[in-house]
Amino acid sequence: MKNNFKSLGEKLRNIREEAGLTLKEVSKQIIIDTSLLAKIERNERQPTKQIIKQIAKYFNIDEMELQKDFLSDQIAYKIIDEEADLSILKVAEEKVIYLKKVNNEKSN
Amino acid sequence: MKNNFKSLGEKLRNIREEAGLTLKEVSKQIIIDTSLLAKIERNERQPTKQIIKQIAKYFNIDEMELQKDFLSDQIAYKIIDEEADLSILKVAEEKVIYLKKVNNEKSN
DNA sequence: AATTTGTGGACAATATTTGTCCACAATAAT
DNA sequence: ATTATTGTGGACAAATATTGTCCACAAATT
Repeated sequence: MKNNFKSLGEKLRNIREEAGLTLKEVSKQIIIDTSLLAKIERNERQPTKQIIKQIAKYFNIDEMELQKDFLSDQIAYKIIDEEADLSILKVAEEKVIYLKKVNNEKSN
Repeated sequence: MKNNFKSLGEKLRNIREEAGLTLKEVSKQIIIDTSLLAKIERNERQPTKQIIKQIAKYFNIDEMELQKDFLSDQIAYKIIDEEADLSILKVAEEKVIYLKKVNNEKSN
């Protein structure tokens, strides 16, 4: 069970620590405030796509995977914030399928 | 298969039309701009919680259910906008479970 | 003890989203 | 056919939410 971290922030922190780097060192390279990077690692700020890109590049990891982690994080936090039931996700899934179908039909 | 509409806007529009009311009539009662209500029904604007509340009250429908529809809509549109895979939802689910567990442990 | 590393909060800067206004198109009523 | 009603769409203002910065401080390391 390697690299199976449960939130984007935790994952990023782990990657950095594995590399034996400090917040200061990384933030300097990525050209963001040290405090901001710290907040991102603590899930207190959401990274922008640009920041994700830079992090992926810097650590030489797959950008798409990170972007996906980012998105699933956002959804997870939304559910938690709203104190919503997990069944919401199933409903959302059905809506995606429906809305995509409707859109396809429109563009034909 | 009754009232099984696929987006919040469509649902709201249907409810209104079933009641034989115009945008103007409803928006006047709910005290929002007619154009805004129209946009909400076309999923071009997201209703606020307050608006959902007023709509639920006005049409005498369950507010919680509407709020849930709202949330699942938001998630669905996020997936579509980002052109993400549906598998993201499964990942999000796992994160919710994990994050809740972690939070519980913290508060003990 | 001094330096480094990370945290936390207040607030400024920026971005996103809602909500308004108005002109217009489509439909229905006279 | 003309007029009135109903809904649409876009530009923009207003409000809200989010990121990002600065700085003081706490915790850990040297």
